[in-house]
Amino acid sequence: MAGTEVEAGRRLPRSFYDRRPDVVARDLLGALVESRTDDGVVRVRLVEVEAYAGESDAASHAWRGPTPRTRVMYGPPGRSYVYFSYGMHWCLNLVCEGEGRASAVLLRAGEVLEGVDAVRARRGPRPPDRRLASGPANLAVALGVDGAWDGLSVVARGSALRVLEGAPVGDADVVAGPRVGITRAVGTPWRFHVADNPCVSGPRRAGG
DNA sequence: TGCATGATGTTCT
DNA sequence: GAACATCATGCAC
Repeated sequence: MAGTEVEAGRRLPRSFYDRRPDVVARDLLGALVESRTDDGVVRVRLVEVEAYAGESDAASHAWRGPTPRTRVMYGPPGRSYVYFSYGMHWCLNLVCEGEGRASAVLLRAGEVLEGVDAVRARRGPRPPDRRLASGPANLAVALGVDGAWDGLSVVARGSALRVLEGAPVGDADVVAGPRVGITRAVGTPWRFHVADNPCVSGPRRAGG
């Protein structure tokens, strides 16, 4: 249920990210992403994510091999990969698996638990609360993340961007389905979201 | 409630 | 030069 009080757990360790991206993605549901900027602390509970496997995944930016843009994805796990989308939007990923494997998890939507004022300052007065961090570009804005945050460690002490353990989401509350906004590898069900959560962007059912 | 569309610029062919 | 891991708006129903 929305409004559940979630205690902030400890930072997720680097080993958490050193696994297959689909496993990391599913386990990130319910985790808390925290950013610190001049505007203050913003904390968001993840409710929607997508996994991208790298060179074996035709929908991944790294499908055709390393490029300057995708360099961070080939590095160690537990770092941010931030890219510029459609000439307007920034999107935030977390790098998975060991060096040489370009897998990552796209953070698509969350529920703002703390720092609503800071988020409103960035998003404006129009969106209702449930939409403040709904959609990958909106989530990035809510957290104050842009290209300058690319390659940042989320597992280092004192980082401006951290991921904290949250209340786990049980399998009964996880919906898996096709990823959003892609044209290749559309059959891979690597989008995961919390069932019946109003902050989820896009389709809310698995099959379609 | 749901779909079509314009805004806008980087990346890679 | 085409494609693109998006969003908000406007209009039809």
